[in-house]
Formats: sequence, structure tokens, C-alpha cells
Amino acid sequence: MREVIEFRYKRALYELVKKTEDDDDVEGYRFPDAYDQEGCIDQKKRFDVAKERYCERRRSGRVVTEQEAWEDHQAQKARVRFGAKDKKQVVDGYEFVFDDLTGFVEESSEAETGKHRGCYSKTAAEKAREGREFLPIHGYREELLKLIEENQVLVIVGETGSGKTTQIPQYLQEAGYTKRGKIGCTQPRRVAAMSVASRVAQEVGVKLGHEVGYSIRFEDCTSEKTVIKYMTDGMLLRELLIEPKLDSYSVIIIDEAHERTLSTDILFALVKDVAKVRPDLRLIISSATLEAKKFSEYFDSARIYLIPGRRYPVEKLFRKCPEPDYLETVIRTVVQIHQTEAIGDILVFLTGQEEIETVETNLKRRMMDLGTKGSEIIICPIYSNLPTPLQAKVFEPAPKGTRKVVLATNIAETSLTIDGVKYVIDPGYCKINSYNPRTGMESLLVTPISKASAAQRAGRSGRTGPGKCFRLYNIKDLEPTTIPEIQRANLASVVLTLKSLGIQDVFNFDFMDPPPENALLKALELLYALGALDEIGEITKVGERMVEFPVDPMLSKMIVGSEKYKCSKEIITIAAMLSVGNSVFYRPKNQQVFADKARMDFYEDTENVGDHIALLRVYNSWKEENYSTQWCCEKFIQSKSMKRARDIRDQLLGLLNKIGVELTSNPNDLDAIKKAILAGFFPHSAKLQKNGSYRRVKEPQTVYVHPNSGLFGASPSKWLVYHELVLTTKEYMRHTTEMKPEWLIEIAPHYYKLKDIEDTRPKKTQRRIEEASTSKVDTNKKTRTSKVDTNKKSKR
DNA sequence: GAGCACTGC
Repeated sequence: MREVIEFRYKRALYELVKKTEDDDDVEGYRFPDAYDQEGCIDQKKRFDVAKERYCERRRSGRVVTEQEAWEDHQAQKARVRFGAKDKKQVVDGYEFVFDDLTGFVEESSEAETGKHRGCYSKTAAEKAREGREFLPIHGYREELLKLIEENQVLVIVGETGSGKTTQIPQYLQEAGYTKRGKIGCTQPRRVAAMSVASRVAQEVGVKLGHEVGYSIRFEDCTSEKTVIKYMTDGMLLRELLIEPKLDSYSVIIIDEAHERTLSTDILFALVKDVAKVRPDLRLIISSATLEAKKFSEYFDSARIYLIPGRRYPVEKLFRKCPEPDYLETVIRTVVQIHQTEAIGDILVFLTGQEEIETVETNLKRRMMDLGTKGSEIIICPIYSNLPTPLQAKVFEPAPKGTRKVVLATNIAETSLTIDGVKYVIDPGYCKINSYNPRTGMESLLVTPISKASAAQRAGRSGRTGPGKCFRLYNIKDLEPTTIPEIQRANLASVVLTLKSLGIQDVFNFDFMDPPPENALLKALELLYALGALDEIGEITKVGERMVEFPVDPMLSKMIVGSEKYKCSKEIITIAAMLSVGNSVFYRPKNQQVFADKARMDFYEDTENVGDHIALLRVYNSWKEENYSTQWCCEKFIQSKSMKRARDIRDQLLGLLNKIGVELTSNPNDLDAIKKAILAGFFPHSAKLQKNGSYRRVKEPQTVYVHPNSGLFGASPSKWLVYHELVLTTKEYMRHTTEMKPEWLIEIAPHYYKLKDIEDTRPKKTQRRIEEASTSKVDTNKKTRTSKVDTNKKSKR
């Protein structure tokens, strides 16, 4: 009950600030009598003090104290629904000069300690059910239901800890919405969908998979009884392909919409459309404060409703001038916190594995230099490519008298939470992947984070108690939000999905943030070349088959094309291995020589084994070893990635069956396998130049074999097909395999002409074309026979 | 002689 009372206090503060917004009688506003009767005596007193201070400040406009700032902050958060203007940031302090925290204990921390008192004798389910009324959202139940009844689309700003994800579907079910259809709630991540569903099943008191269930890739935990269904956003998108009007649903909740994943962005437009033809369908878009207004505008000025959350205060400190060497600043800050601050773990956000390893070694050295004075620190690195057993260390509590320092990538921003973190060090950078449609190249760039990310990172320190966040930058220099994925991704797959849904004009599709036009154009061109679309841009039979496979269109074309070469069994293995996000080869810093040797074993025996065939061999060897984890360790293979490959392969196998492609195997005919690869990847061809580099056959550009390829440093093959291009220090082809140029004509006669693969051309003409088409003439000083594509216009 | 941030179907 205590928290409900606390909540009254916050609510009253919020009303007070609202009066300021509306220019109402602020001074005349009193703590509501109704609350008073509920036993909020203490809260009333505190409210009066807070109000007095607030009014005084309004009159004088003087600088505020931290306590006031915190209250302001709380109240400010509540203002979003009135379209908060830019208000001066008052929380940030200066440099690393700390005031002590006496008198800055957030009210909810006292409440927290007594939260479950007296509940120990009850069952987990009973406890779960009782806990419901302690959630901040509880006080809004009726108002919320009324709004949902009256508005077809509602944008909900539910802050962290408000309980919206677990409660809203239950309220809707209790209000009878499930009589008309299911309640679907999407999440951007699999783990979230699973854990939230399990939590709700417990609260409702049913078995998971019965009335409450979840649906994620590789795992459908629902039944005919299921009325509350949690799922990943990509899963709902797949369902839309089968059920375009979402007839079996009465409510769709898009949770964490502010994350703007590729799938949510497409879902927005699709559900908006469905809502027009289905007036009975209710849409709830749940977002963070920053983007709420934008969502509301997109959904034709939908109502915004705010549900305050419950969080601990986080004190934020920042540096006025960013240091050039921020890794050194990180180390100094860790040491400073360790020596001057109270017990509590430190979380550091870094951009990648390399930075993490550097900081780890340097920090260890620094601690050695400092000698034995002070307590010990335990360094825990965490990033997604770190093998699972090593990741586990992060979740173990630090032994008594020591402090844990977690060095993490962005993985700790949303994907996983680490308990016990009290301090966050945020240098303000992350790696962002962006795709250049002109060159067809991906690049991973270190970029400043957005304000939204900064807030999220800071919040990681206030999960279990008040926290502190040390920002090595000035928040004012940041952009408000990150560029949505749809504006920096390869859209081939998106466009194919839209076409399959019958959307003809992708240029005028109702994107919330439209992707660049040439990105759409490139996607259309590629799909046409692959035969997935016809001349007028309509989806073909081949395209329909390709959509079935949840992989990139070039991969799905490769799978569909494998039928002809009688090697579908090998091809789905290769496709699965290529679809695994992370590299399957593990290369720890101190054992690189061994790791490289183990990897090269997969290229032995036969000549011209490319990276694709090597991946096939890795998978088959693993299978022969009965999918052994032990084997993975010996061969420096990531067993996590292998298991994922197996899941994907199983799924592809099922789909192959579904579209009626026979499962055929031709393990010894490497040429057949290579031809099948080319059936999907023919646009990715490259030819050797004299200096050892390669040149793309279409869209001339110099590219290189990736250093992690088995072909790197080997005697070069004249013609290659590659899986993808990445821009790091150079333009690299990742995963390459040798091929024969005549296959290009054989497999893609509509794309390649004989002159594309000939290399006997008059030298003069050749040179003229080259000089006209590239500004970097010096790189091919001596290359005179290399092929330049004259088919396409050269770039200006 | 250099590198794989993070998700999802």
C-alpha cells in the first residue's frame, strides 16, 4: 500500500507542474483531500514543502539544489503529455567534483525495502498477483481502459518500472477484449517476449502456453486457448503475410516502439492501414518520452497518455571538454570511483571487443602500479561474441570487499541487465552499422550516441538503488535520437516483403521516416535481377518462393536456385552458416596462431576450397561429432553460433519442404555447389587485378580479400564470388569463393554479357575508360588489362 | 597484414 501512497505524492507534484503549463493558479493548488483520507499524511507534508520551494523558485528563478532538481526531474517527466518544451537541464554537475549524497535519498528506496514484507509464506503465483497493485500503472487502470475504448489508436508513454508491458494486456483481458480476439503484444527481443509472457502467466495463474503464451522464431509457445500473446516484432510481420487483416486479434500493442527496429517501422504502416478497415481493432503504441509526439502525429494525432514509472534517481556528472584519449579518461575515472565512492559495481560502455581488451589490460596494469592499498577490483568483459561460459562471470556478484568493473558494449544498454551496478561511465560512443546503397557496402562506424541512448545508459545505474553516471561528454552536443535502422539498412528484404503483401508503390509507402530513395531503387534493381520481380515490379513465382525464407533475398535465391544443381542439402547448410550473425570462428587474442591453424584445416585436401565450402565442412564435421561442444572448443569454433546455425538450418529445411523443393545432396561436386551459390550471388563477382587486388565486374570498384578469409594470402584465384562487402580500413569482400567466369553468362545471361568477362580489349580504349571512370588513377598505374564495365554509366 | 556494435524473421 505504501507505494500507492507514494504515488499520490508524485501525482500531486505532477498536477502542480501541469498548472504551470496551463498557467493556472499554481499557488492555490493544494494536496487533494481525497488522498489525505487514504493516509497520505506524511506525503501531504512533503508535498507542501516541495510546493513552497517550487513556487519560490518560480518567483525568483534562482538556481536549484539537487533535491529540488530531482523533484523537478520527476515532475518534468510527467509533463510530456502537454508537449514539454526544452527545459534547462539542471541535474548535471561539473567535472568530477562530487557533493556527497546526504539528504539525497530518493523516496522510493525506503519503500522498496519493505516491498515484499510478509509475503514469504505465500506461493509465487499469489505473490505475483498481489504485486500487481503496487505497480504505478495500477492507479490508471480505469482511465486507461476508458481511453482505449474511446480511441482506436493510443500512444502510451510508459516509463521504466511502470508495469505497462505486463499489466495492459491483463486489463484488456479483464475488460473483455479477448472475447473478440487475441491481444498481441510485440517486443523487439526474443528474451523479453519469453520472460514477460512467463511473468504474466504467473500473475494470471495459468500455465505458460495456455491462455498466456509467446511466439518467437524457432519456438511457438501458444495454443488454441491463447488470448494474450507476446511475440517479437518480426514474428508479427511474418504473421501479417499469412493474415493481412489480423482477423484473430482484437488489440495489437507495439511495445518499445521508440527502438525503431526495421520490423516495427514496417509494422507501423501496416497496422495503421489495417486499423482503417477494421474499426474494432485497437492499437496501442508504447514509446519512450522523446518520440511520443512523433508517433502521435504519425497516427493521425492519436491521444498520448502518460504513465509515470518508478526508478531511482541517477546523479549525472559530465566533463566540460571531452578528452582526446577517452580510454585513458575511462581508466582514471574507474580508479577515482574505486578510491572515493561507496561500494557498488561500475559499468563502462565501450564500442567493441578491441576497446574492451585494451581497457582491461591497461586497467589491470594501473591497479598493479597502485599497489595493494585499497580493495581489489574484478574486471568482467561482456560482448555478444564472447563465448557464453565467459559471459556468465558478469552475473556473479562480486566477492565481499571487492568491486566489479563491467566493460560492456551496447549489449548492456538494452539487451541484458546487470544487477548491482551503481556507477555508469559513459564515453558517449557506439558502433553503428550503415549500408551505402550506391556501393553496396556496409561499414561499422564509431559514432556519438543519441540523447535517448545517453538516458538509457544512465538509467542502468539506478536499477536497484540511487546511481551515478559519469558522462565524458556534454549531453548538449548529442542528437536527440539515433537514425532509425530503416534509413541505413539494405532494403532488399524489406521491399520483397512489401511486394509480397501486395504493396506496389514502395516509394509512396507510408513510412514514418522514409528511407533514401536510391536505397529503395537499388533494392528493386537487385530483386529484378534475381528474378523476384518482373519488369513492372510485380512479384514473380520465384519471388513468392523466396519470401518464405527468413533470410536475405540473395540467400533465398541461392536456396531456391539450388534445386537445379541438385545440392539443396549443402546449400541450406551454407545459407544457415552465413545467416549466423557472428563469426563462427573464435579467435582469442592470446591464441591467434592456434586458432588460425585450426581454421585452415577446413580448407585442406581439395583445391579451391572457398570460404563457403569451408563453412559447409565446419558444419558437417560438427554434425559428425554429434554436435559436440567439446569439439567446438578444440577447433576454436563458437558453439553458440553453431547451435544457432543448426536452428536456422532446421527451419530452412522445413520451408524447403513446404515450397516443394526436393532435398538433394551432391557433396563431392563442388562446382555444382558453387554454381548454386552463384545463382543468388552472381551480382557479387570480382576479378583479379595485376597488383593482387580485385575489381568488381559490375559497378567498378577495387576490393580486397578479407584478412579472415581462407583465401587471404593464398595463391589468388582469378575470379571470385563474395557474400558481402564491408568497409573497414579497406573495401573487403567477406566470405569469398573461386568461380569460373563463363558460369556468370550461363547462370545470369540477363545480367552479364560476354564483354563483361573478356579481358582482351584494346589497351588505349581501356585506359581512357579507366581514367574517366575513376579519380584514383594512381592505384592502377600498371593495371592495363583489368576490366571496366562499360555497360553502366560510369560515375560522374 | 587486419578485424565482427546489436537485434530480428
